[in-house]
Amino acid sequence: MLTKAEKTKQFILETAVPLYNEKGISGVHIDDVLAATKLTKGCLYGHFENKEDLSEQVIDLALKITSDKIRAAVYKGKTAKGKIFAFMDFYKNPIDTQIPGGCPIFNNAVESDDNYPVVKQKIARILRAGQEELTALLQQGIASGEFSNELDAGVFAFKMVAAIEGGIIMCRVMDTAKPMQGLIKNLKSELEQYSI
Amino acid sequence: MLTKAEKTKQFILETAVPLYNEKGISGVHIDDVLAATKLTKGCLYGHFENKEDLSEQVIDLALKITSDKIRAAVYKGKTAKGKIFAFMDFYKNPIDTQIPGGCPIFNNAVESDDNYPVVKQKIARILRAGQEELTALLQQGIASGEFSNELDAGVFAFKMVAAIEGGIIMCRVMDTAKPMQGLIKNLKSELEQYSI
DNA sequence: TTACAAATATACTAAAAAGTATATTTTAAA
DNA sequence: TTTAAAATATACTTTTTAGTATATTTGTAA
Repeated sequence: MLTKAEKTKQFILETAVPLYNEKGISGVHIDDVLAATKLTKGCLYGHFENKEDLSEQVIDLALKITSDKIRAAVYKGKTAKGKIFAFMDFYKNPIDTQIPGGCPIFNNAVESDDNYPVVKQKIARILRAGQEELTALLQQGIASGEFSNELDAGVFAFKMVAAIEGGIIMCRVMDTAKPMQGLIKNLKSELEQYSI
Repeated sequence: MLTKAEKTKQFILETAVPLYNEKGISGVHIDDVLAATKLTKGCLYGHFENKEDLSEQVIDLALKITSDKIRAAVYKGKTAKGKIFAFMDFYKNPIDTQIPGGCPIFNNAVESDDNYPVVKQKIARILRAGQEELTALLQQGIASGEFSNELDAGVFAFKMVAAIEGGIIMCRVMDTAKPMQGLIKNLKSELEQYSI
């Protein structure tokens, strides 16, 4: 069982996740977190050394939540194609995202690349791992005869993630989920072309 | 001829453009701009009402610089396909971007969508206009017989921009331009499939 | 139930960031 | 050249944000 302190710390982190995802590291202030949690400074600083410590743990949690959900979604697919389609479908709704504020991977990518090297490396690791897993999945599909070997697994994995994540950002700014539907449909039919 | 004040103001804006593009609105402080320009507060506040005023004008300039360069690049293409290829080639190097720090359209998209409604609407307008122009260009290509009418112009325009911009962000975080080359080559060959 | 340690709240200080009043310098028209 | 207005610099104040010292409350093992 969790102690009171562990519960409080977890509560702070979970409450701060959407704040950070919407406002970014530079945009979130300790007072924002205090207001959202209705806790006080003494309490917060009892659980975190300083803002940097808090930020890092909040981002770690946001990334973990996202990774876990993607993995769970993909896992439901039976075949390679099913899993890739499940991955795409995970991003169907770019307006109401799993964590409010869009995809934390890309949000943090944009903010961190010139400013927060530690966060940048976390994101780089996640993106590289994601690319490897998706590429391997597509290659398994080729090996098992599901896809033609004309399919360039690495290129498709990159294109798919880039297009979906870029699409989320565009849809969010333009306040419409419509283009995302067209994009996913198109990416699926692109992959269908390589189906045997 | 520009007056001294006009030159100074322009100098401040131009110096601040890369700062804002790298650090974001929330990440840039007035002192950063003063340090970069070697000017003083009295001078800066003689040209801008406050930080919000400065930020807005800096972002306007960054967006204008980017739009102008894209337009100039696309203009050089002779045919519809040539123009679209020129658009893609414009984004060849995601590490050393035209303005240091990546693409200001997407950087500002990510930061503004939950926090800066005025900036968000500026970006929305630019993205919508861009989509309309690219779609129209592809449709002209269809009308003129350059492309098959199997090509869904709107979907391809969205997919292309989303993939390229998403790809820039991924490449920047992963510190490699490689995947971008593969992506652009792939998008070109995708369009080639519709070439007659 | 008590007492003591852990958790949290209160009330502060310190630092950073924004903004301003005024002095000084520079520009350019007379 | 002179001089008045414009531009810029200096030296401040204010506000915001981060962080801390200490008091109070709460949970739990004895």
